[in-house]
Amino acid sequence: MDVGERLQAIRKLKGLSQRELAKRAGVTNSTISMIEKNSVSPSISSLRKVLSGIPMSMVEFFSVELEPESPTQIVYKAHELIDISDGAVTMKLVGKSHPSRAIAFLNEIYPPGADTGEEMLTHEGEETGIVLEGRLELVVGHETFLLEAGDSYYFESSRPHRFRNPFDEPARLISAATPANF
Amino acid sequence: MDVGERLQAIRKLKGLSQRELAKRAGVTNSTISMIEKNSVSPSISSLRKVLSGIPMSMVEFFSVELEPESPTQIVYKAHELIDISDGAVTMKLVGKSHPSRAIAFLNEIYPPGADTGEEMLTHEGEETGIVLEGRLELVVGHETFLLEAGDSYYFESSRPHRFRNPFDEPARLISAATPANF
DNA sequence: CCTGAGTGTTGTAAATACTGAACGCTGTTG
DNA sequence: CAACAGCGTTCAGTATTTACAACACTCAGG
Repeated sequence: MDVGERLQAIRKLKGLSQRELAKRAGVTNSTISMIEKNSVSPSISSLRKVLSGIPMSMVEFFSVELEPESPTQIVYKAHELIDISDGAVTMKLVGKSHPSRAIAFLNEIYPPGADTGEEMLTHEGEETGIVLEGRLELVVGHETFLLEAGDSYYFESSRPHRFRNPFDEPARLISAATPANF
Repeated sequence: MDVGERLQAIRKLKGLSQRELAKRAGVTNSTISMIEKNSVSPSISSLRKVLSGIPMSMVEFFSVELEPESPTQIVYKAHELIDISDGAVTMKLVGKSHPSRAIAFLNEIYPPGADTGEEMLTHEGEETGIVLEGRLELVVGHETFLLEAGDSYYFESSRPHRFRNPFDEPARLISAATPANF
């Protein structure tokens, strides 16, 4: 990932010159020049200063999609879903070839005993889903929930969470998460 | 925004010591120490090196939510889903009470003859979904697709689109769209 | 109590990033 | 053409960050 290229692209998109951005940001134009040429790797504090002149947050800076793209597949037959299974859990992702996918939309099957692991998951974003068949145990923070067919959930992915199927029948789940981390 | 504090919080969440993380990241433990104490502002390249030992992306690092939270409903029984049906199409939304919902996650039923209308839909964002039962016709731009049970789709919502069920049996669909426009 | 392995902190020397003042270039104005 | 104002680049010196090595501390066995 090329910080210099990103900065230059964003700066030009905003119609700023190096000197103009430098002045707004409170750094020198040479700093901008060197960052854009990747002849230095700026410190967090100076990159933040630079971005404040745009203005733009760190998150935005690193998540901006630079180059738009190509014609992509729209409909996926069941067998075309990409399999990103993890351990016992079967997970199939819709929209594999989609550039800059914003949603991770998954068809998941938890066989009896399947578990996302004793260590709780935490990551950015939000996630939601609905159980189609079977039953599933969901732990979020200190709360434990029993999900039955037809039940759904929605929570911030930053809250520690875990999915588990302690029952005898497989559980089938359709889920969506954003941003797409896969 | 406090880089040191974030790093420390994340590192501890992952159960890593400064030395352990340093080794994985290919930096020295003193670097980690000083970053966490905010006695330095690391360069982008070195912060990225550090994060690679977790592993975690820049975007994740800067967007992680450090302090939880508010008590909001997490699990929804089937009858608790909010009904936002539009015409003949039944749509039930997961996560009604969620603050700042990023995903519109819907359980939709298209009875025979149901149609989103002759005028094509266009709006910002992306949408995806999977057909569980029945068959459905999807038009995106100038292309028409036949979706059968198990088939899924993913496209930019800015492309004109339309859903229609010209068949004899109801079609059931789970869909996700972002941003959540409901 | 001592030892060894773990933790985080700190001093110094080497490496890297930043500033300030040049430079060469282009386009505009008188 | 000359003068000017803008552009991005480069260089030398200064400021900051990093590695390496030592330090103090805690905890678990022997």
